[in-house]
Amino acid sequence: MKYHHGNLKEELISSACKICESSGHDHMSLRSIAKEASVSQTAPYRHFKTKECLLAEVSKRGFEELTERLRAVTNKANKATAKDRFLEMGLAYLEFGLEKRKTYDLMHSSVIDKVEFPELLDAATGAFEELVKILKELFPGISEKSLGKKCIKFWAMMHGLVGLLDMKIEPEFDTNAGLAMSVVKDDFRSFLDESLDI
Amino acid sequence: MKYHHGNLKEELISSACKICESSGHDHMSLRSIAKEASVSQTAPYRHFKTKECLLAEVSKRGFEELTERLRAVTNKANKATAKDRFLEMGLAYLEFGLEKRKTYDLMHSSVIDKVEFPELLDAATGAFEELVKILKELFPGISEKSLGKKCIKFWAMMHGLVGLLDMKIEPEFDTNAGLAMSVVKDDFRSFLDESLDI
DNA sequence: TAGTAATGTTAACAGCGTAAACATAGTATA
DNA sequence: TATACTATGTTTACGCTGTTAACATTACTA
Repeated sequence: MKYHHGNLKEELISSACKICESSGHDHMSLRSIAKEASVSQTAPYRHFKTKECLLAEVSKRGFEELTERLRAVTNKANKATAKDRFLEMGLAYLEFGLEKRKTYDLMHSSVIDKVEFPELLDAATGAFEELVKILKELFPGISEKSLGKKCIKFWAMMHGLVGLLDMKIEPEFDTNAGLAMSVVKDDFRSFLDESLDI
Repeated sequence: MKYHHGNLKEELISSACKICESSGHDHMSLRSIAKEASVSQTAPYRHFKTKECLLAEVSKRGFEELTERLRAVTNKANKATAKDRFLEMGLAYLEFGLEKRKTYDLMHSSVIDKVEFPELLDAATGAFEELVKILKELFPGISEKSLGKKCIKFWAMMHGLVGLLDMKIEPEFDTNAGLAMSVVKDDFRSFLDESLDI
């Protein structure tokens, strides 16, 4: 058993990512993470000033993974039309949000004060920019103002859907109407197509 | 100093609402709330089985206030066109989300397992139904399926905007383009008008 | 090789949610 | 009215938490 771990910071972060996704960030303790790395309970303090700093790192990785997934769609430029890629990007966003629901929660939660972690904002902006890219392709020569509106519209819709699809709020439509959510879930692609005046 | 408080449950809830909105639900302790009510630190346990139960109550009140605000718009039937009321409802939703940001966070956070608090889902559904009402007015005779889609589209957009407007993510548009968020903020009404194919 | 910085440990603190045992007050029943 | 019961409060205690301070070990650098 050597005194120095050698790669503790990295291991703490990846442990934190795992625990965050499995149990939720509010059920994650520094001590349990330290224990998982077979290290004393205060060892993390050599690498993170506070617990919040570790959570910020987890959140950042979340945004980075989201960015990667979106970029993978952007990069298919030769294989699909701009519109197809646009729809796919919507799907990719939604999939990330629902697959990594708890991490997604952390990324958008107020436990981390984003003002104190500018690198977090950078990471989030990175994801946003993939979206900007594809909309620019779809609308060559579009004014910056219109582009901005379309971006926000798209992102707000995606972010909102992640929340709603998870919440399972079912309004009382007529009994024979089926559920609003399932309408969307069944064919998200066409829903998205109809929803945005692309 | 009398032994029995008389109205403790209600006072605990309203204290919790205040603390939640000022400090955020994650910085709210049962003990501090008890202290604020000049009562022993375990007294709340006579009224709430766990802390989560108290938080659920706070969340429920949030949904109820949101519902009231939306209903206030719905009820203006004589004074404004359906479309005007629709736009106002969007504004009302957004205002609530931004004014009561921390409470809004709790309402959509995963710390409360909504499956265990069906009355919370009911409260949320109440708000949703105000939205359904106004869309039904706007589209008399619309199919339930189309109505469902429009509802979700509207709500997702609103929910997403609350998150985005608060996050202040600013993509790198051309330098002379101004900021995407301010574009929306400056004239939210026309943004909403353009965004939803009403 | 000596000194210093980086990275680990141990011990201790106050604050937290919660449970158990007990105290008091209000209410229903005989 | 006296008595039992229930609701609602307190005290004490437990284990867990984030965090700090003091100390130990290793790695790096002059």
